[in-house]
Amino acid sequence: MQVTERTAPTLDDVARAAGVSRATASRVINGAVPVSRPATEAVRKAVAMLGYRPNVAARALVTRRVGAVVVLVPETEERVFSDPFFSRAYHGALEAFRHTGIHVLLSMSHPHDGVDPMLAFFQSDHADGAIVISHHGYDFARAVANSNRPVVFVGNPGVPGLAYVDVDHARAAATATRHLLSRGAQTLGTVTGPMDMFAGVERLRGFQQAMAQAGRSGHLTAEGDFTFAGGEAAAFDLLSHHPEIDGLFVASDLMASGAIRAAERLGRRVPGDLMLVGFDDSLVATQSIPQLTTMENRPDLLARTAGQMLLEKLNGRQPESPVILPSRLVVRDSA
Amino acid sequence: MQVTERTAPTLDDVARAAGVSRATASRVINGAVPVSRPATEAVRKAVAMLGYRPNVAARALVTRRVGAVVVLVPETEERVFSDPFFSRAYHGALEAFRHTGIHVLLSMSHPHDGVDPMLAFFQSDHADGAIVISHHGYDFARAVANSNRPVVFVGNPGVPGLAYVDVDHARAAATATRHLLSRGAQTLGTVTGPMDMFAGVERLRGFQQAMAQAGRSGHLTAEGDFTFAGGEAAAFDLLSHHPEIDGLFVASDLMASGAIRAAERLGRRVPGDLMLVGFDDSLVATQSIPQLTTMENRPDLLARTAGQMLLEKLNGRQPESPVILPSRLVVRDSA
DNA sequence: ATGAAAGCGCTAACAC
DNA sequence: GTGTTAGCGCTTTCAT
Repeated sequence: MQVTERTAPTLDDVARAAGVSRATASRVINGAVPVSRPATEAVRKAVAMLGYRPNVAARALVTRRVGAVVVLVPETEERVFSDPFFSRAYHGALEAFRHTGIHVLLSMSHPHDGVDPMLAFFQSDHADGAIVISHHGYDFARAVANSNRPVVFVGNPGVPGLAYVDVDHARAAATATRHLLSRGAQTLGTVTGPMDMFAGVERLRGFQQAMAQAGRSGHLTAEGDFTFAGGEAAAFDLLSHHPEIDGLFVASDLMASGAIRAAERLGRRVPGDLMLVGFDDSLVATQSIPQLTTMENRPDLLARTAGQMLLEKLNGRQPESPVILPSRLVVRDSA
Repeated sequence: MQVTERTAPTLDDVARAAGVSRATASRVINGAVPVSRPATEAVRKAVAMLGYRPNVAARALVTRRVGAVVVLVPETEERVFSDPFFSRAYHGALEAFRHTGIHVLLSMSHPHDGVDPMLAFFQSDHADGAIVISHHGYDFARAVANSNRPVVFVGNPGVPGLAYVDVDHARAAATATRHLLSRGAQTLGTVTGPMDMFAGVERLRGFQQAMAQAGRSGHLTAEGDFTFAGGEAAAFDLLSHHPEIDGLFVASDLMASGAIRAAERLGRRVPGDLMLVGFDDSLVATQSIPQLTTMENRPDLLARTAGQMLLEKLNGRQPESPVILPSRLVVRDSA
């Protein structure tokens, strides 16, 4: 009674079974190079019979390709799982690599360990390239970019020379602002995102630009942090000090929904006493009461585009960068 | 002006720079084997100076270890991201591998492509082992188990011989049932999970067992599907036909919260007219009104335990299996 | 179109 | 404690 060796079949086994050389077997398996019909069929048959699977480590050693890319999200898994932005983005990344045979891994940071393990993973040749989805973290962006592997960012990483995809925050904010004006709002204010984030700064800039163009002043601002609570607090503050405000551009839907609560606490009705435009067109936009008029923001499209760019880079081409996606106004009930 | 070669430094470069052999350099880098102080320091210095990083492909080729495990979730990414069970489980898996130097990847299925890419990924040596989190899918369990790599399941996979971690569904259900009885409920019913799922069947069994032990009949049952809507429908049906029911064991919190709605529609108050015990102690348990009395279920613990078992397997040991975790009653307002 | 042979970067006997 | 050597399984020139 002999113990069956449980060693996986190698390319050598396949070649032998097919009666060809290892080189020919390799050619059949990888396509591309022309191989004669009989040889091709013999190899295919041998592969099927032996249940052969190429050893990716051996292959990677020579091709320097592992056949996988990674979506790096320098946020704790708790945030990644709770914020729909990331899941939608991951979905988009997946789309970009469908039918390419390239796996799309997902890596987020551990609450205690921070981003180091993510970096280590990426720098250790586990992936051929990365899509980084981050709203902040310049250091991380730099570190990732230094890996000498192709990387594309979703959202302006704030580091010159890096490829990225983003929406035109300023333009979108201006559109939102003009919508409020066209609806007859007399005094506009804005609840901004954090001023240390690109998106926060740009959305404010767009608001102020549109106001200036309309001959108005855009000085009524309060800084939020993109959370519900932060939005509520900022809006409450702004509206308390400036009860004359009848139109508010809020730089995210979540904050806008907090702003609705603030307005309620101050006895003001939306949109009757106060018109509101949010940003993101996320789920809360349709869940809040009233439903939010907002600027569309498509994380799936952003990530899909980033994926396509990454694919180009992997193929040795240099995609245009940055790619700036348009954002359209979605009119609902809040303005 | 010469172009700087951008080839990553190899172990050879390190060895040369340190004035030792490649083998010694390797020993220093991997620890374990004793190396003299001077040699150790020379190598460390060389590594730092050159920015050397081991090539995982080359290493994997000889060690047959890639330094990563994968959490396989045969559900669409949409479900994975929206159901807190999975995020909590992933968190637990991460915990198990902290400080081991082993990366924990996450792989879910694409809505269009199904589970094949996941399988392909795992079977192609991208990971040394897997934790499978699935509530169903015997075929998938079999396929994964056939990969000849260590695998541990979270939840009984229903295939004999496979290692898994689970809660004692029947025991927990019995505890829930006895709680209802001890609170004075006279006529008990249960809304079950799907009968093609292990958890569904077992929780029903526990209910009936406890009823039998108390000399009661456990025939008042209605099958749900673990969703809110399914729970509401099943409860509505059961309560309409059997208005005498004053105690209900509902096999998941989500369904229990649906059952509350059903009770409301029938003009019955919880817990006044109807006592309710759920299962999972998930977020909805505290969000529903009234808050749910429920059986604890800890996906993070399940996955962490599975991770520890996987780690043992990777180290050549055979962990006890199955591991059945206890579940305790969490008393809140619904019973 | 095909085979022989070199070598990717690393670890693990094995000798000393 | 250290160096030498032999591969791990694969792709890829280079001949033919």
